[in-house]
Amino acid sequence: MTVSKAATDAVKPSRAGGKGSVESGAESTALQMGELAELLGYSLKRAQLKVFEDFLRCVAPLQLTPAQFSVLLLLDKNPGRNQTEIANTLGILRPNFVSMLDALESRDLCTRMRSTNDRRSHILVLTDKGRVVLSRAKKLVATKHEARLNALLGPANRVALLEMLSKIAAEF
Amino acid sequence: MTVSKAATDAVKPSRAGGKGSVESGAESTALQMGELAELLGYSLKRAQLKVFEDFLRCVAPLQLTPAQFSVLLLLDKNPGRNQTEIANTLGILRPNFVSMLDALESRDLCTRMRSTNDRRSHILVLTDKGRVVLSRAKKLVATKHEARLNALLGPANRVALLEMLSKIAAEF
DNA sequence: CGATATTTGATATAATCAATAACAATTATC
DNA sequence: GATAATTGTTATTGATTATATCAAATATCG
Repeated sequence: MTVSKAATDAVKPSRAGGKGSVESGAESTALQMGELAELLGYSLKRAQLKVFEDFLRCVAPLQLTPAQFSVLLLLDKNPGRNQTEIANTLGILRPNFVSMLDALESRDLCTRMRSTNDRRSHILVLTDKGRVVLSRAKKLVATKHEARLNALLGPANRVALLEMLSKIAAEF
Repeated sequence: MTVSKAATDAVKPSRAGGKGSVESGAESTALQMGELAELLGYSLKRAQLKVFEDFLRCVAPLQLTPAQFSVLLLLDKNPGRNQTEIANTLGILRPNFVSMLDALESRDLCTRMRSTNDRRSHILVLTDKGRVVLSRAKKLVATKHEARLNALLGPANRVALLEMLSKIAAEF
């Protein structure tokens, strides 16, 4: 018998929390989050899901995921790079990056070009369409997505938040 | 022809960034992150992965994932709840929660008990072992995991970060 | 009361994401 | 020139997330 005493007791009505909670009918009381509210990782994950969700909504007209958007951004700012370099800086494993690129290339947003230096590697290039889509995506992200975060947190807090997250991502 | 002019040009040595970068040998320069550094969702995701990684390291002796830890925490703070209630407050879908519980129960960390009120539902109960493991896990999390975050950010910043993340998770 | 609808836990299954091993072609190293 | 390392790729696995469906039990409502 490893089950605790309380556990072995007939699990009766006790419903909402041990302390005198007034239960009128069927609606159960909100659960106590306890130390969960203090767990940074928990809030981090919850917030991340919400933010990605909103990103998808805002950029839905262009059918871009956060990961795809980040690839297009990197390609634009870093011409002449190959798959390994782009994948590495995004934390994407090379094998998984292949199908990502296939998808982007099939939509004519970027192109793989064999390098003349190293015929093993593919230089990644944004197409004209890719540049247009990226430009539109940036606008949507700025005016809808980040704007909403700004409204919720205030500009100063948003910057402070970003700095702390970057610090964690870089130094933790 | 949808490929841009620059793209159609022979993709020559150009390697690291367009601007006069001094390339001595094989080592390529760090990529420009561009607007990526301003994207909250990006840093959020990166930070979240780092934090979870550290959590796993710190709690490795107890073999608990963040999700499992959150379940144990909730069970401890909310006795008498059933699977649906616990799963819902954690954002876990009921079907996926079944195997999670199977794992915890097989390790004798918690138990499903048929409710006497509603014989459909399983009241979830922490076992004694579950309580011990949870207690140890809390200690590890506090003294190793959260302590490290405190050291990196400073206590005040850590609290500020937590508040903003909770706000996003709740109101965004 | 009794027919119908809803809820609960569970199963099966699909889709996505992440991770490892291995391979051919190419390049680097010694 | 033989060997090692790199690049893109395929195959495969595991983990996570999601939907549909089911039997048992309960709730609802005529």
